[in-house]
Amino acid sequence: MELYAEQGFEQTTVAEIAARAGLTERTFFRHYADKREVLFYGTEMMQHLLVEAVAAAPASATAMDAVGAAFQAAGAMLQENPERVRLRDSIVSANAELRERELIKLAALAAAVAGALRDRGIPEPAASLAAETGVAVFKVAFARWVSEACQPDLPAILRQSMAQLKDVVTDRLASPAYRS
Amino acid sequence: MELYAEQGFEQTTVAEIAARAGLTERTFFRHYADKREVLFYGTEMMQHLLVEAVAAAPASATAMDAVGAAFQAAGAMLQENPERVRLRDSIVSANAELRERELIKLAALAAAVAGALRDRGIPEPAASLAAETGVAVFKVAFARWVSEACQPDLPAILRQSMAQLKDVVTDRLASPAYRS
DNA sequence: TAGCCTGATGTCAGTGACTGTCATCAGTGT
DNA sequence: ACACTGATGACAGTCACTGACATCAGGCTA
Repeated sequence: MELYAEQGFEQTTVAEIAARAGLTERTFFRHYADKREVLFYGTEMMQHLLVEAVAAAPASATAMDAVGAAFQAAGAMLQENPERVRLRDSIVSANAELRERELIKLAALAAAVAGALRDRGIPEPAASLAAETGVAVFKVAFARWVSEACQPDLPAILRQSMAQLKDVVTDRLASPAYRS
Repeated sequence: MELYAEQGFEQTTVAEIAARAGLTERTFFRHYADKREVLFYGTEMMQHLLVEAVAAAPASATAMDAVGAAFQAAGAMLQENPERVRLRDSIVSANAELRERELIKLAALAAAVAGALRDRGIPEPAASLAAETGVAVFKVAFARWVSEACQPDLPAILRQSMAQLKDVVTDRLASPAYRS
């Protein structure tokens, strides 16, 4: 991350990373599938967190309730290190290949959440719809959080975004009140 | 596409593609940014289609109405060549790099749709939420369409999925009726 | 018609990500 | 001591992708 932040992702060679870590290039590739993967180390944990949060939601919760609670938990986790998360985001956002990787990780999260919903008895089209929609809301909320200097809590923005989604979907015309 | 379908994406070298086309490897890269881009030639057209459909929606339409209409139009376009679309999808789905590229193309579509919504006067958080949600629904609907041998029209599945999304989001508990 | 310009292509050399293979070596248990 | 295992180094090789320069066909102008 140091090297990526200093000179950019493309400008950094694996040889440099390996040298900085006191290792061989070959060893780097034994630890990470490719040059990008270094930046996505935490994804597994995030996935576990989401799946467990969906499973832990009260039985009375609807699919979207469970999804909302799960992403709240994920948001709270990210909120713990705002600076680190923002630095990482600035690196990822600056490079197309990294953005691609980020998107497929998010898709994997959505698939995992959909699976967790199915385990709660939510039938299939609904489970995937809820999971994918949850990710969509998360993406928008995260972007706002980052662009607004993390002032409101990420969980707070997530709650707000979830409510806005409900309004947008239920034909209530989006009003200027939704700004910010 | 022939070569990718025959021997797989990874197993196909750019040299082979160039040879089959009677060109040089160098020339290939003058036409396509990279090896994957060949499979995403139609994305620009799709983007125009979506943007124009959003713009063409009646003034009375809500954000989600406009988004729904746009993806209906896109779905209708894909429905014209189901075999070709399915072949392409089987190639893309079989390879992680290609799936990544597909996802970033979808993200670009979402961004374009959000812009079109903003042009309609939809304020920002709502515009992005509607656009991203539209893409989410499209992804789920498309997956179902492909897995179900394209039996129901893609536009029909899209309509149905849109309605299901509404139910899922508005706290109506997803019932087994949503199966299929 | 000769000369010129432009755009597309070929040629070639080079970089860097990633892989397969084998040797080495430290630590661990017997 | 000795075998075994897992992690690492060393090295050669493939392939995607790039930059630089030469070539060449077609069209325009003097």
